Amino acid sequence: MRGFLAQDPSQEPVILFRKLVRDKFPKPNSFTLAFVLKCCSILVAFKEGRQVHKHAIASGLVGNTFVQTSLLNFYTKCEKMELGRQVFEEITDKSVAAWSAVIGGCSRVGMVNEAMELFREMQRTGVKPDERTVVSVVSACAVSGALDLGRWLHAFIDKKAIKNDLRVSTALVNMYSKCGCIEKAREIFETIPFKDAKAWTTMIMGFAINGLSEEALNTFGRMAEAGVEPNNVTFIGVLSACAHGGLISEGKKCWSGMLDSGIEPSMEHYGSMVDLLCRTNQIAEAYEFVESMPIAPNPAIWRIILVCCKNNKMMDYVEVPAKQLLALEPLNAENYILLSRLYASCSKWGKMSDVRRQMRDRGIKAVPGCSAIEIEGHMHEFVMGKWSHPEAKDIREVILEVSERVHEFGHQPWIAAILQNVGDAEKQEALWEHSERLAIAYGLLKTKAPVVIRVVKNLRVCVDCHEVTKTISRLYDREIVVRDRVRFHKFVDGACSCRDFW
DNA sequence: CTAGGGTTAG
Repeated sequence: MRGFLAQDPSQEPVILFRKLVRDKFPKPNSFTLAFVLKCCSILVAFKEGRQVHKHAIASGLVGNTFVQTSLLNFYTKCEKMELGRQVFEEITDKSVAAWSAVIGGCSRVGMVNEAMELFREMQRTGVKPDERTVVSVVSACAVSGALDLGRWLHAFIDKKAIKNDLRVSTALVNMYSKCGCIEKAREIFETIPFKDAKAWTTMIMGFAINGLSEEALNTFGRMAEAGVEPNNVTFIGVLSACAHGGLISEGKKCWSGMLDSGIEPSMEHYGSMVDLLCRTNQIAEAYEFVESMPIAPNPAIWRIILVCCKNNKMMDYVEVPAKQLLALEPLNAENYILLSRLYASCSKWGKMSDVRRQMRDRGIKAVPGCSAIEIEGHMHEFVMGKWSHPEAKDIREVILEVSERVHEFGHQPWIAAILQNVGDAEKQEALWEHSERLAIAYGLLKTKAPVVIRVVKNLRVCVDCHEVTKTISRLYDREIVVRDRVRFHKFVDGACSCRDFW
């Protein structure tokens, strides 16, 4: 089993374990279980791992510390946090590995407050974090965009003399990039003496999501000069940098370079390429590219095509993608909303109401927009239209004041962004309940200039929020950084770093 | 003789 684990991921250890159990001889010991559980976590084989857990209970091996940590890691890799926590609570003498595993689990599913709390509790109980622990907790900050916590951890690493090895540095580069501090990310990156493919890729990704496409390409060039082989993920970074920057010929060059180096394009690569063609409005070529793909396009690719049709108010390439999309994902609200807006943009009102009716009949509810802001080391979440925050009353007052000033300034609300069947006044009000505005209002309430207001959002920003945020940055003389699902927007003095291209 | 936790993804 150990031999198979040292090679590419495979089912073999699980198959061997089954045979061992069937033969009833020899009896598996804690080493055996650790190996087979490792295999289950790599494969995310939930059912198989559960069987092993049962076996561990029956054989009494469940009390072994290695078996426990292996089980814990297995559940967190399957994103079964409740089951993982159960195993964790049962461990009497929690090792640094156990703490790291549970913190890493929280981090992967974006539970940053929980990850931080566990990190503090770990130290309270006298267990010293090591490199692997801090990588997990720094990564939690990256996922959620918690810059202050990330900075605190960076200082902690320096102070506690935790070895700033390649992986710790890479995690810090990633954290600063994902928090919009690209210069800090670059600074740390440059101090890494021997950069591996992951470090290079992380830096390239960082430049890409921060809108520095040329820097991403430069870094890719330096990586080649350094003789580090790019991998499939590197190309996702480079291609998405080209897409965000509208760098069409560079993107095509990267694509053929990738094929030359023998990397087989995955769905993500095709997606980036379609994105690149669509952002530069080459819809015909994009559609042709999709038709030539050797694998069946996934919903994300069809959505890119349809967004492009919507932006160009064009019906020529809608039929097949629309049909495919609803066939592949009949329960995803995002698809119905996109199609409805697309038909509206082309004034196909009949088709628009068809889609809306379909959505209603199937009882599909839209995923609400959700934005978070970090205040005093805690992430505060805001959901569109929800006023459940303890300080909701104060936030509402800020919103009222801001909306008045923004409208006085001459802002025309983009009510086309609202689909509901309500009057224009209600539509305007609904816009002011968009989650990022609640988060920004909370930032205005709790912080003062020159503190940057940093917001992380689960969806993309809408046109109206983008305009309003530009205006707020000027009227209130505040720098506002919004990380949306795909990239950063840095608003300073009435303008955005994306130059209105996102 | 062999075992547990780590970073990148449209």
